[in-house]
Parts: sequence; structure tokens; C-alpha cells
Amino acid sequence: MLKDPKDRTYHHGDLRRALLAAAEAELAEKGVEGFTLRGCAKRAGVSHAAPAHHFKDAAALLTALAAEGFTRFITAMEKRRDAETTPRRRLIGCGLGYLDFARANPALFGLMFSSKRPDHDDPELGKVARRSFSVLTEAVCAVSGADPLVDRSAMLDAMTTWSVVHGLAHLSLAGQFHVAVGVDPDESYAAIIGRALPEVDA
Amino acid sequence: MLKDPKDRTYHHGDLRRALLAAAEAELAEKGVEGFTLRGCAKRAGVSHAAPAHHFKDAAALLTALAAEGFTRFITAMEKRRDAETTPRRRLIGCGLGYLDFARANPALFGLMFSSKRPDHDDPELGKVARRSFSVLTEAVCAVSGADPLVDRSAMLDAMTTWSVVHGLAHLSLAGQFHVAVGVDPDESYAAIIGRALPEVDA
DNA sequence: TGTACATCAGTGAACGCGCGTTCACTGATGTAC
DNA sequence: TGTACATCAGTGAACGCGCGTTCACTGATGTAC
Repeated sequence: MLKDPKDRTYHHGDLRRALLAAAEAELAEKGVEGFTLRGCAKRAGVSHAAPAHHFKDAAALLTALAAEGFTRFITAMEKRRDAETTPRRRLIGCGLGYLDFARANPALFGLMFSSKRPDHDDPELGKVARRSFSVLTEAVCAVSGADPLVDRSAMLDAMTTWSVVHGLAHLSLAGQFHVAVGVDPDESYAAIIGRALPEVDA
Repeated sequence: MLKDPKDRTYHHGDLRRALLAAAEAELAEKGVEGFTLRGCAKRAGVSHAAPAHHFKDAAALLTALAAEGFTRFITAMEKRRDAETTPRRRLIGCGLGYLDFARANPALFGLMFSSKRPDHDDPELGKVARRSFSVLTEAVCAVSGADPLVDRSAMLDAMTTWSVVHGLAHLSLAGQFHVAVGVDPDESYAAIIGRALPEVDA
């Protein structure tokens, strides 16, 4: 994460980006509760006063990081979804992408969903978070053929799918499923998501 | 939380219990990330050095609090379960108790499941946490008639139910379902849990 | 192309703050005789 | 029942630490002429 001293210039070039990367590493290493601005600055190789030029405070940095997390989260879901063809398999793909992201970025996932340190009223963060949720609900919609916004049963279907995937992600990260999951987690996870889905097509 | 000064004796009487209560209030007010030992001591009306006689450090206090949370969590599930008669309704009752607890104690729920500050390797905490999980899996078992420990499909059923309830709790606390849930959350929640259940009896 | 200058991004010393921890102490309690 | 004494639980002052924040500064960059 630290720059090569030979590349060292007085001006960093892209400290904002470097701080986001440092923050992510810091988060992974220390956890949300041990996260500090000074630690990020040190990791990015700048003085501890430098971040102030880019982020008002720690909350602002964490808010930006959470937003970046959500865009990567969306990408993870879309990637798995687009590898499938039937609506049902595409929906399960979204769920598996959701779980891929959570397992690959546990600390970031926790920041996005379980921490109060980011400013969840930030419009930018709210926008991208809502967009990520719509990826899942749209996939549910494609299975049931009904719009969750008008059809109550479709809404409950969407909430069910979202809940099972979200719960699976949390419990999996908490290490509750180690034994049960076995060597190929994807297979178990797909079976679990499938169980929570309405039996429309197979 | 502070004692009546007239009751004041040099020895507190039950400072350990008072500290646990103070910690819970402190947690609810400041969040896990803003939780401090000094704040607890102040709230309990003792000097900040007093807690050391009862808890080694903040992690020990939070570990004990999380353990207490799990026992109350178990009670919440059992209460709702025991109000029902059929296995399926008893299982849904467990889930609703799970959600009752999460909504009534959001900060404590977060401490138990999403924080790294308590010592999750503590044997006492591990024991009561495992016991709480078994309440749910036993109820699943009563529905399917199969033992999750031997039957793989029953295991997946248990994981599905647990996941959907856990995800529902998290998302509900995060405020994602406000609009969708309506005036009677229980009815929506029961419908969602029911959707994730195998169709054995009705 | 060269020079002067404004702007910007980073430095490093200093600050006050609240934290956990330590320690000598003191008042209350329990027990032995 | 009374006295002496050990033990225990809480006090309050002191400490060092890392935190966020501030501020005068300085080096790099971009632009006007």
C-alpha cells in the first residue's frame, strides 16, 4: 500500500484514492471499531493531517468507502447473474454474487450493513445502496412476473429472498456454517436460496 | 440507572449487575463503536476505577453482556413458540420471538451478532449462543421430522430458516422494510418465514 | 520560452481530550476469639 | 456481646497514550503575460 520512495513526489497524485484503499486495508485489519484516520494516513504514507484535504473526517472517509463497496457489490451480483439464463437461475446467481462479495470483503460488508460509522443519510451512499437492492428485487420480479411495488405477494417474495441471502451472508461470515457447508459452499448456498424461492419455474 | 443517593452505601451491593445494566444503556445510546468503560462507570454512579473489580476490561464486560443477551434471546423465542401448538406454527413462533428480541434490543442484538468487541471464544458465551441456535434448529427438526445432524436436506432446511429469520432481523433493524411491512409487522414476518419453510404441514 | 505569481496539497509541531490503567488510600463487612 | 483484625469494594489523583484538529509553513503545479 505504501508507495515506492523513488516515486515519491511532494504531491501525491491521487491521495483520495490511496486513502480509500488504505481505509479498506485498515478496516480489514483492525475492524470497524479500531479504525482511525491516523492509521489510514500512515498506511497511505502521508502525514496524519493530509487526509483533511480530501475527507472532512473519519465518517466521511468511511461513507465514501461504503459507497465504493456498494458499487463493487452490484458488480459481484451482476457477474454471477449474467452467467445464467433462466430467471430462476439468474436470481440464484444474484444471491451467489451477494455471498461472493460478503466472503471476499467481510470487513467492508460489515461496514456497509452493520456499522453506524458511515453516514447512512448521505445521498450518494443512499443512491448506490438502493441501486444494489434493486438488482435483487428485479431478479425476483423476473421470476414471479409480478411487480413487488404493486403485488403484495411479490413484495413478500422479494423480501424473503433478500432476507435469506442477507442472513446467509451474515451467518456465514460469523462462521456458523463452517461444518455444514462442506467443500463446495456454492452448492449448499444455491440449495438454500432455492428453498426460499417460490416454485414457479425450475 | 443511578441509585437514589439516600440508598448510598460505600459498598454498592451488586455493582456487577448494575454495570451490566449500565453497559446495555450505554450501548443503546452510544452504539458499539462509542462504548467506553468510563461511560459505564459514570452511568452506574461509581468511579471509573471501580469496574476493574468486576470486569478485567471493556471486552470482558461486553462479553458478559452478550451472554446475558443470548439468554434473554432464548426466552423471547421460547415465549412465542410455546404460545403455538402445531410444529409449523411453533417454528414460526420461534422466528417471531427472534424478531421481537432484535427489535426490542437492537444495540444488544448488534453486539451479539455483528461486533468483534466481545470475546467470541469465551466458553460461557459460546455455550449460551449455541443453545440459542439449537432452539431454532430443534423447531425446524420438529417440522421436518428429520435430524439436521444426519439428514443433509434437513440441515439445509434448518440453515434456510435460520438465514431468513436472521436476515429479516438485520434488514428490519436497518430500516429497509419500513414501507413494505405496514402496520402489523408480525403478519408480514410470519408470511415471509412461512415462505422459506418446507411445505410439510400447514 | 522564460518569469512571476496564485493556488493547491502536503508537512510537522502543537494542542486539548477522553481513554484505559495504576496505585495508595479508605470505608464497610465479616470473622475469630 | 464486644473488640481486633483481615479482607474486600470502592475512591480519586495521577500517568501515558493515541486520537482528532489546528496552524503556520513549504514544495509542487498551473497559468498569465
